[in-house]
Amino acid sequence: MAVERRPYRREAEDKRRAALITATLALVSEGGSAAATVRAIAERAGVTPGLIRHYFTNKEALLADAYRQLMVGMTEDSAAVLTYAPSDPHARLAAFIAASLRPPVVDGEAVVRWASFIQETRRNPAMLDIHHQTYLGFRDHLQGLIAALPHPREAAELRHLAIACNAVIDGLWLEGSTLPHAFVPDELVTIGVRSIGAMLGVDLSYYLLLSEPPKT
Amino acid sequence: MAVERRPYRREAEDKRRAALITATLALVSEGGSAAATVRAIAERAGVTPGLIRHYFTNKEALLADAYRQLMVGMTEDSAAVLTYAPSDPHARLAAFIAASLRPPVVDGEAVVRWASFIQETRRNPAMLDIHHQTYLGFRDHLQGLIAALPHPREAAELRHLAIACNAVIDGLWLEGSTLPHAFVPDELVTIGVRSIGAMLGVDLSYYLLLSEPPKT
DNA sequence: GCGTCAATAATACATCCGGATAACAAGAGG
DNA sequence: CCTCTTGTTATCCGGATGTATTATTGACGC
Repeated sequence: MAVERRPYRREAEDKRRAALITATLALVSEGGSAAATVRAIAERAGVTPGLIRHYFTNKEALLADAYRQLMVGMTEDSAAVLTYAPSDPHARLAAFIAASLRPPVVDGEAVVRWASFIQETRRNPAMLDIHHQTYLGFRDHLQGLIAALPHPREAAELRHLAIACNAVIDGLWLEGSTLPHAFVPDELVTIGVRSIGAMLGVDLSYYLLLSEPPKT
Repeated sequence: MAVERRPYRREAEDKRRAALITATLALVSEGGSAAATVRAIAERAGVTPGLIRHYFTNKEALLADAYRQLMVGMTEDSAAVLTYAPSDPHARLAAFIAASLRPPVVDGEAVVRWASFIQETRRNPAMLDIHHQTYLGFRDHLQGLIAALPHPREAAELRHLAIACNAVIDGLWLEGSTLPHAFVPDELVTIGVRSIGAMLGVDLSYYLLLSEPPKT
């Protein structure tokens, strides 16, 4: 009596790897790092557990790839708002800040994903490297927006301002994501734009309104 | 043939619970939440695994107690400097900011502990409550320091300023803890004091020097 | 159509996990 | 010195975990 074997389709390597990474991130979002077991990932991706070790040397390598994709995607999402933002540098900065402090960037699942992987950066140098690269990527982006303002600044001051503005965004993102009910809608956007404006010596509130997409 | 049984001493409940919590936090610091198994915790605390369920209803309860102790301790570390800080409100605020952006508050292991527990706050309401309480505790502390400045502010503005200053501290703490080599010593303190000063409309740099403990 | 080989499934394994229960003994009270 | 409470250890359980190995089968080249 022949055992009945689960039917399957052969897929391109890219598709399979992407599906496994997507499944990993989804499980981490829902249940933290503990939920991302090889069996759960495989089930979510619609394959059997053994396949994971066919595409990744081990689970750690899968997690590293997932982390990179997560962080690169987050930076791309932040940069996306600038595509259609006004050309005025004040408005562009305000739009960038606002986008970083609203859903979908501010999100409870996002902070769980982020926290899950941050744990790994201490013992895994590759993970720390991903963290470092993506952090600098975001901060450099912000620094570029600050440098575009009509206000001459020295390089050292620019660096300090970028670190500080990045910290404001990170801190507000963190608080809004972990305590969604502690703030009224767009309260963090108001605080973020106002605070960063004060640090830079400009009032961005007007430009925030300017950069808002028209309400339907 | 009698089985040889491990010798032991009876301890007070407080001691045992404290030892188990300490062991839990140490293991989480070193290896993330995955390292804090009941067996590892017991071994670190010098007892056998079964004892954990004698003092805590389950592992989850132990983790909750450990989380509360961790967060309360971090706030106390920041507030401890106020005991011997000058009476000038500017100096007190500067000292509080500086203490929050220096070791032992800024620490790679601390951020691993923090990230490990944050994961739990989404599915465990008790953990979310601890997070909420300790977050508000720290923020209220900061708000009190801001309110003590000789500058009249309305309640709503005070709240916004406290949220913003807290975000600066959180963000810089995060960056300094995860990327210790990305900043020169005390760079984060300088940035934090300068940024928060700008947000509050005061120059705290002078008061930071004033509040510094004498170098040996 | 038909081999052929790699993609995929299936199974096995050693280890670890959190929790339950029962046996034991340490130390206080008499 | 004895007894009793209970803190503590020892043992067991069902299940989950990451990984290694083997068997099968889908799809492509000819």
